Amino acid sequence: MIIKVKTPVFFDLDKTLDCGQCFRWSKTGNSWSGVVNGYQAKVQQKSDFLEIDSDLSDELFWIKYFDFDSDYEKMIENFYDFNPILNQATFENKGIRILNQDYWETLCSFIISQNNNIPRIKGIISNLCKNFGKSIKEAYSFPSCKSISLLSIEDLSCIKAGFRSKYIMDAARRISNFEVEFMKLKLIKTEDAIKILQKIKGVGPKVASCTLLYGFHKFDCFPVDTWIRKVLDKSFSECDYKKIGKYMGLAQLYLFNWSRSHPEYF
DNA sequence: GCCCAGGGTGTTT
DNA sequence: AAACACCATGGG
Repeated sequence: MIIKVKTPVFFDLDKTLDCGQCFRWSKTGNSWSGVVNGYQAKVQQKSDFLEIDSDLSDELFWIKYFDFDSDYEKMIENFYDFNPILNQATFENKGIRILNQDYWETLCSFIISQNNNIPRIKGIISNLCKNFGKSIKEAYSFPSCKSISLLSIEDLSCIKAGFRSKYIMDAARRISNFEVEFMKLKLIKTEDAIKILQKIKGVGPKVASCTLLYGFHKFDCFPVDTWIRKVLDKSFSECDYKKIGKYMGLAQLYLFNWSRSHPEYF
């Protein structure tokens, strides 16, 4: 079933799906294919709307998924005056929306992301879905936390995640037995949520922050990875980024993409 | 062959 | 608390 969803003024589908926040979308021709909440979807950006071909045909779901209801102009209003680099990063990347992705998929994805590169992260996640997800038409769903928790580490060797496999298992087990109260994280302060997530082996401040920012929509997280580290070292005084305010996570995503697209600066 | 990738853990100073 | 080796794997 094909539906049309009206898009906000500043929205760039290409940037949104290729900015490092998600790993299961791929572009062929003009359209993006992916799997969201167990449903296949093909999405194309038109003049002022998205054309979405999916069995998941609830318009409100997609408005939420692409975060079209949030007021990005208000969130970024102080980005332009903060710092010349953030100014440029915002100007070039303001078409990005922070998606509302599945909590568990986001946590797993960013556990896999550690000390890894984006093409390989996508490959490992693809292996995980092919081997342990449910078959849906020509694709596979993301395996549930429960189903992973019932596996052994040897079972996961086929996904080629290396040393990260034991971290995925630890996350699945601690969440399944409620040692980590995953669903509560949405309701509590970011600072506390980061501490709880770090009870999982292989989850440190960066993976926890990415999970909360890209999964739980906590915009006051500011994950510091190798790319952001370079930006901070060159263009910010230490911890200055905290003054950006409660939407600093959005600034972080702009800066991350700016640093990747401007190697000449470093 | 080497270096690095959206880091984190465990051990040693 | 700061520095360091180590972790698996594959792309550049």
